Amino acid sequence: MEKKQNTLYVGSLAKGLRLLRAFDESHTELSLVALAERSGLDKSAVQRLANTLHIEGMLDKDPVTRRFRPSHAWLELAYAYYWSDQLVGQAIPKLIDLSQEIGETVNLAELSNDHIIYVSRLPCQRTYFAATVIGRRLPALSTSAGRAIISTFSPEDREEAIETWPLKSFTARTTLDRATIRKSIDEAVQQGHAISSDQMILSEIGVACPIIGPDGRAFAAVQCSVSAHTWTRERIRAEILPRLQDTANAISPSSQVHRR
Amino acid sequence: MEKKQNTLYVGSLAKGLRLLRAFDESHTELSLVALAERSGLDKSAVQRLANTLHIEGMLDKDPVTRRFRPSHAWLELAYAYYWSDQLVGQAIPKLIDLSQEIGETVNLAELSNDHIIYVSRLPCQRTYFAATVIGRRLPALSTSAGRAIISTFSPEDREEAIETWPLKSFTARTTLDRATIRKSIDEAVQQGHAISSDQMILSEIGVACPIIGPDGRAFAAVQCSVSAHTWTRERIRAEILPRLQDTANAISPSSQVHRR
DNA sequence: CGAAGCGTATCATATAATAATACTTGATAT
DNA sequence: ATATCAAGTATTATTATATGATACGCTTCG
Repeated sequence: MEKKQNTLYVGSLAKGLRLLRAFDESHTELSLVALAERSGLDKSAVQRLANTLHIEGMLDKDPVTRRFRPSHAWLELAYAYYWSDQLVGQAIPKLIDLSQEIGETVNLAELSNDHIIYVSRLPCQRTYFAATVIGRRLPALSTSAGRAIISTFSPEDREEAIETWPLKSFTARTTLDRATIRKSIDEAVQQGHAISSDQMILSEIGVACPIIGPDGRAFAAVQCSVSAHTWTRERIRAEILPRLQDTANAISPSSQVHRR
Repeated sequence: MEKKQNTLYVGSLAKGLRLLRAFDESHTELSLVALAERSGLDKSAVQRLANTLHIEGMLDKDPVTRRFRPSHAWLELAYAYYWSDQLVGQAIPKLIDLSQEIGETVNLAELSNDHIIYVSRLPCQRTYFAATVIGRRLPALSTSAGRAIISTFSPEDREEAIETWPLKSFTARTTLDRATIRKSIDEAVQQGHAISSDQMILSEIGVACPIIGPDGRAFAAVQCSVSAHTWTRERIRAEILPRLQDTANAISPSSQVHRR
């Protein structure tokens, strides 16, 4: 077994967690050997660990296919998370109001290292499934929310983010050129909000305003996704942006103290 | 150490999970000793396990207070869960439509042993925070969704649920009398839907229609929560129920095959 | 019918987790 | 200032505990 830190690092626990993380959008049900492959552990280890997770209610096991699946406990963890995140409690009522006002999908995104993660989503019309699911993690540089957040950084941090944070192609038009992204973020610095198109899915436009912390630096953003078929950037700026901005400001009066 | 099952049960992993479960709505941030108390483990064990969880990104650690908190990884688990639950994918677009039509809060609840768990929530106006958070687990007998689900059971199973499933008081008016609950469920059997008032919070009315599986038994329900200040049961039946029912039916054509 | 793939069970071995103890730090009170 | 206490951190000897190789049995498929 690879030794990580010593003596205060419990390898078995870490291995169990790897099993949990083996599940994702394209691996929703895993057999014993599939788990072994995806986690890099041998069959015996997986047998014991998966069994433990099953007994403890963290994995459901299909009695006929013998395959494992995430259990409801995974949602209970999310429940606990929500109570621990002050920002969500602050934001939710305001996001609901916003979503009602503009009648479009509204999201709350938080910075998670060099990615953003959608923490709260209020879908207002049919979108693709992934856009309705909380917990989605995307490269910050490729999202309007991420760019809005980065735009509040000091010039040095901004530059570092632009140069080093990861990129990944999602659509044929996902921007992979860092110079183009820099331009987009520079605009966000000027205007206080970020707009992006076709990054995660085609014909989708995202607008985001940063939620600014007491130190002037954002760690979250309010974001709105609309269809390019019914909206232009001009109309978004005219009709959505003012309210989006108000909402973001209302969530982040610099008087409030946030952690994280 | 308490011995549970042997040889294919990894105790350290189970203990680590207990640490995760120590967090809930009223314990959002825990110090080392607080974790020890809540998990029943000794300080040394908690030290090692919590550290491992921290290193693996499952717990955030406040650098100044040294307290642990759920990390974003908890939301990523929820994300994986959603992809694994076929029902959610089926239901979401229909729930969005429903919520737009009736302009009230719509929920998807699944049966989880003798509880129900809110899997998907579309809040439409300000409600108390807990009502907007997914993953909330409530005694099935005390919720309209639970009662709607139980109403699809065979008479024997129904009776067993009514007699043995747990109850807990949430408001001064939470029904703790099983005879009253039986009456409510009997009505649901007749009418195909369940209505309840003041169970989780005062002045709240819940309506739910079961999502019926191919075997005629429900394992989930579409639920709608409204304020008793603006709605009466009659108006709910007239204006909300038909659409709620349609939605539940649309999600559960007996031709479809669901698991879980 | 045989082979392959997968889940399950068993077991000797030493690794890796344990729990007791002691040290460090920071806050509160005297 | 100094003492006291509680909480976090580090260390260590001990042995329980997790390990992974092996073998068995059940389906599935050609």
